Amino acid sequence: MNTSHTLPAGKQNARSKLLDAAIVLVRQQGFSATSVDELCAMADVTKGAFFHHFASKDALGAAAADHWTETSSVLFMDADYNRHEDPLDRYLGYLDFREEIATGEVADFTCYAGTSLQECYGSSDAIRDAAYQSIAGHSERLAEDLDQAIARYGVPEGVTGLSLGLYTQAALQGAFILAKGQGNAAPVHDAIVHLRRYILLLFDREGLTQKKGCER
Amino acid sequence: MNTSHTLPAGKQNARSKLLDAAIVLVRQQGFSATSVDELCAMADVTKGAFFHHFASKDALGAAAADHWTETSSVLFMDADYNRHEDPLDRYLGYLDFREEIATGEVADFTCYAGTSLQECYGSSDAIRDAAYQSIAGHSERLAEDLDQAIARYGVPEGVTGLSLGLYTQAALQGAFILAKGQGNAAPVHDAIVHLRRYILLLFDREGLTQKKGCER
DNA sequence: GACAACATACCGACCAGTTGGTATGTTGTC
DNA sequence: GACAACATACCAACTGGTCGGTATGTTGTC
Repeated sequence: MNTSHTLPAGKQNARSKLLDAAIVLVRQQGFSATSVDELCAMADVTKGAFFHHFASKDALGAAAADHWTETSSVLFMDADYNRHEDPLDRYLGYLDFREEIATGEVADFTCYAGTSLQECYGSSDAIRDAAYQSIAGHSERLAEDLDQAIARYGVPEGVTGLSLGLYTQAALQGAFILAKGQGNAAPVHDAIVHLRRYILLLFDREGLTQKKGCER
Repeated sequence: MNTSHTLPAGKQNARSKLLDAAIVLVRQQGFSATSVDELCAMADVTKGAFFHHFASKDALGAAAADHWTETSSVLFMDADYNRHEDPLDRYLGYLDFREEIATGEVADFTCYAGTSLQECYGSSDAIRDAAYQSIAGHSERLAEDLDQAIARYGVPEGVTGLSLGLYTQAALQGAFILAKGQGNAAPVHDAIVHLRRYILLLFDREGLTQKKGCER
């Protein structure tokens, strides 16, 4: 990673402005439908600057996936739910948090990684790998809490933290697609209700009807 | 050229060849990345034929979503699992069937509707509506079995057949995205294992460790 | 001969990427 | 600390090719 060079430190440089623009535009329009000119216009940089920082449009798409990984990593790392002592509470708090941030415009709460992975998996290895790594890495951090919860409370044979983490991401990514069809976040909230209920049933917790679950 | 002597409804005309080509190419490359020329080449028709049958590329995308709805509707309607007397068995059979057909190349088992909905929701109302209707309609038919199962066996407060049907589709659509990242169908199989376990727990059936569940 | 179902030829807009350049650091040497 | 040598960051103009779409011609069928 060569992100931190010699920047004036006060202003945002062309590279990071382009990455931010990519996150916004690709979530709105998709990767192919977003032109380099459009990206430059939103970032307020020239085309020359674009190709100075990125070898190709694909290279920007992959770099933006890494950028997405970093920013969302910070977002979730700093969130309050991590302060729960109980690992199961941390997972349930994660679901609550995801529900909270799923508001407003669809393009503002959907996932850059999921969108570009869906669209570019066949045409760009770099984008596919970076986007999948974003989702897989996120699942792995979820899996840590889930494995601790499994160790503490037990769970039916064959259930692993990583499998549950990936399944959680799958349900959320699919809910984002439904949200795009409906034009609102309702499918995301519905999916999280089901995910929460699944986890509570799996861990044999009967907080079934309450929304927050596990308040101890 | 080919068998265009017999147009009257019996042979494959340009329109349906283009629809078939769209299903294949859009699943491989996405909608924007697939050009009209490419579609015509695969369908072995000319550009004039394309714009004779479709007012625009978007119109083809929407028509292909309807075409997808029809073909997949037939696929699932004719499948054996519908012959189960028990509605819960029909749902579980549906999951088994989805697992069975998730093999081979990723582009061959993923969903045209989910792919184009994810990509085109912001740029084409016609594609968005047709693609969402494809998924929502499929969920509604699932919901019929689930509502019957709920009526027969009961389920925790607030759980509806439609909500479960949509959640099932969300989990599958998300699993398709993960499959595109991994390059194989493993995430689809994993997601179905979790879906099956959720349903069995929800309906208080302890067929937890068996794969098929509910064999009666 | 009317009409649907194509085919051919072509258009202007837009596309990703290139070019040749400037302005502003940074670094090593004396 | 002066200065050459080099590196980085960015710019405006341009290019060759591709895009979705159109205008018009041809052909088989009723």
